[in-house]
Amino acid sequence: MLTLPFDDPVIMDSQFGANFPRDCVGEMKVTKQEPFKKVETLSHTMEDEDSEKDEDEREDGQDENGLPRRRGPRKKKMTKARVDRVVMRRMEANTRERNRMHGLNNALDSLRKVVPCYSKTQKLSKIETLRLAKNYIWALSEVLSTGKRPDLLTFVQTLCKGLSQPTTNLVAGCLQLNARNFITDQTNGEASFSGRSPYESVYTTYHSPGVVPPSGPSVDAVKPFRPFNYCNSYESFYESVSPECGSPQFDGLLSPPINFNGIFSLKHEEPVEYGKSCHYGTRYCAVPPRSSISQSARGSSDLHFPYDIHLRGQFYPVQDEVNTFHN
DNA sequence: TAGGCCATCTGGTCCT
DNA sequence: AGGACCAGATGGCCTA
Repeated sequence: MLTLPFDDPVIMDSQFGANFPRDCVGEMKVTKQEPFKKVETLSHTMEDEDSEKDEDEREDGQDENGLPRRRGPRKKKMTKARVDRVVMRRMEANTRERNRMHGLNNALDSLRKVVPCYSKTQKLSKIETLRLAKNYIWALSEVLSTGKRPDLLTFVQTLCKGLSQPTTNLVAGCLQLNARNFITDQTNGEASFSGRSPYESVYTTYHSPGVVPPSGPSVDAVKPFRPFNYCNSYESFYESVSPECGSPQFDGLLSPPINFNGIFSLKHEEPVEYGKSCHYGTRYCAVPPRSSISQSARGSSDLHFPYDIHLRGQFYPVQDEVNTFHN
């Protein structure tokens, strides 16, 4: 790449050899605001060359910079038509590069809409989108490989690994956790937790099967959290009615009303149409068919799939609930 | 004002 | 030869 100073033709020549357009040395430092100015300068430079003595006609064995002329194929004469062609190709290449980057950005926008935290107003940066997507894939893979539902805290912690503090706050907010409970460990970039989560404070008797509850200060050691109100959080954050508010009030040992479907339902835009996008289903191809899941769930109380897992067109009821709400 | 993020231009490299 | 891809450079915009 061009990391060397352009105004040092000796270095540039030794580094880039015959491939580097020596005619352009001194004209290469252009700003974004003057692309066409540069093109004009290039044209003039080359036109001037045409009118001057051609390089091939030099008799002193040196080029225009006083350096020994290179061996190898001699440069073609830069005619006006040739210059115009070079300029045109450069402009076309710029257009292609712009379109390519736009395509890349569109793909990133698509990715932003399927990761757990999406907001039109507070868009994730490119790097944060990629990091969150990686963590999300990792978290879902863990769910599938273990067949167990992690507690929300673990899930969020996995999502927030390596993310910046603002993004961590955003993700935590999207997942209805109190962001103040997350302290980013600057040494390893992982979000650590201190204090009780609202999740835990409300559902103290709930433990994910096989998952050790997050360790933290004892119940007596901390001030009790204000009862976590999922609906209020949702409505204040998204200024719309929570899909959970229409449900009967949670009153006991059932699974918490927060399920990971909420991740998808907490978006400004319409949810992804999973049924139409079969490529999402392929992510779960390792999951046994629904019938076998039901059988194993009957035999083992460990296996719960509250997530919006679908198998190539097959939906689980909880996804239907979300779709019903959005429809 | 510094730093982060982004869009764009650009030349080099690889591949068809 | 030409297109795709990549990475460096640069300047604009925004925010803390």
